[in-house]
Amino acid sequence: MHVFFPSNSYQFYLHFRLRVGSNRWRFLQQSLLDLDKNLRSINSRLYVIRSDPTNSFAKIFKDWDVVLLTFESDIEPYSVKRDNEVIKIAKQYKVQVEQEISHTIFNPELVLQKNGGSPPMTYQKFQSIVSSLKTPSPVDNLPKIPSSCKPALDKSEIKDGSCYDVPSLSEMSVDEDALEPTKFPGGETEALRRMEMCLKRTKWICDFEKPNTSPNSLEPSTTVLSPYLKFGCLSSRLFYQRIKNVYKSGGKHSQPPVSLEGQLIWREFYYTVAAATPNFDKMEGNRICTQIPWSNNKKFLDAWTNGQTGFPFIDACMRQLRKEGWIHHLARHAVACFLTRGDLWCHWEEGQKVFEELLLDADWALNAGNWMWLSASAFFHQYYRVYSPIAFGKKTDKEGLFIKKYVPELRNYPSGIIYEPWKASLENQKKYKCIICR
DNA sequence: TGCCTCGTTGCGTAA
DNA sequence: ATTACGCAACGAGGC
Repeated sequence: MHVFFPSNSYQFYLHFRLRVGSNRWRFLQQSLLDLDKNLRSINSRLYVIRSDPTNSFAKIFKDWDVVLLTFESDIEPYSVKRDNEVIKIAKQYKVQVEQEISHTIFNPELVLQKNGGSPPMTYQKFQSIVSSLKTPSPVDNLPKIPSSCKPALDKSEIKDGSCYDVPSLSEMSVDEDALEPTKFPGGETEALRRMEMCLKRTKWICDFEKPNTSPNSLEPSTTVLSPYLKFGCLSSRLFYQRIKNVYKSGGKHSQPPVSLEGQLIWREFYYTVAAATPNFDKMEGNRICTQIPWSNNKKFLDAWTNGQTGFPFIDACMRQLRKEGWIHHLARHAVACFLTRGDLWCHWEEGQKVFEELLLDADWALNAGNWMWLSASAFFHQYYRVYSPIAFGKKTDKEGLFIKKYVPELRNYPSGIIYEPWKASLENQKKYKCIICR
């Protein structure tokens, strides 16, 4: 029997909540339901084991007569430790183990090797390394499992009486009623639908330049495929190949780092550096991270976390994040700069924790890497280039419609002053039905 | 994968 | 009528 544990993508342990907000639990649950549905269409199903890996594997190997265990390699220290423990158990039970690289386009270890053992620390350098590598193709669709190998699908067929169904949200202690309606449903089906929708817009794909997309449009100005890449609903290799195909048909197109292809390369870049850098998600003990005496101001951190800083653009971004689980990449830049080097001088690790909880696409390597970038701790060092919490949003939303949507108490403020409402006279503040306190 | 200032330009308006 | 002025839009360069 062949047991498939998608390790990187579907870590689900009831007792081990990590920093996962309700939105992401829901996204995961929807993704699992969709995976189960798709597996059933090829005569299989998903078995969700409600325990932690180190305790459950010994029992599974024995009870299920497992001979082969395959799983996707991961670089996150938590996962590496877990996988090594499972491999040890597999050896005890004489189960053959195969690890595959499939979460990233390139194998981080191979890139490191090509660069003489150390990670390329700039995007350009990284690009030149991977340009000499063969681009792995995505896997073909899985064939139907022959009926002779069909696993037990229904409860009645499962001998030990255990429940292997995808848990409901309430079983995962998620209060569904407290959540907003699903804006980005989890699962491969939705991922592919969304990708196809984006790929149809040939000109948009070819002209894509990340710095020219809007952080504060009312509907996302980018693909929002990141949550699907993170959870393995969408293969980075498939998306990469499909973008390249659009380039072939569309002629002239933008280039990395700003192009759409370039966005996927950024992901590869962070994965590779993260794989080779101990304590990548911390300042201390992290050899690439500038050591900065951040202050420990709980009041500032709480205000930022809850979208209560008093800067409407910053608060709108943070409230969108909490509500919907996604904000634009440049909005992440603005709020991260604001929390750290720009204004509040709070530790980037605190921001990292908040993003980890709230983002549907929270990804260990990308989250840490980008927080170091934005706090000017690594990769980027021009600390005096600061995003203005007032001017930055104005460039793409002069009217302040984004602010009115997510900070509705300011909806009566005129566009000329909505980015800095404290400039309104007290008389006008009363007229606009929102008094600004200091 | 900035912001700010300043200089230039072009347009509308009013004396 | 011609001209002076204000202002917005834009781009370059310094920080």
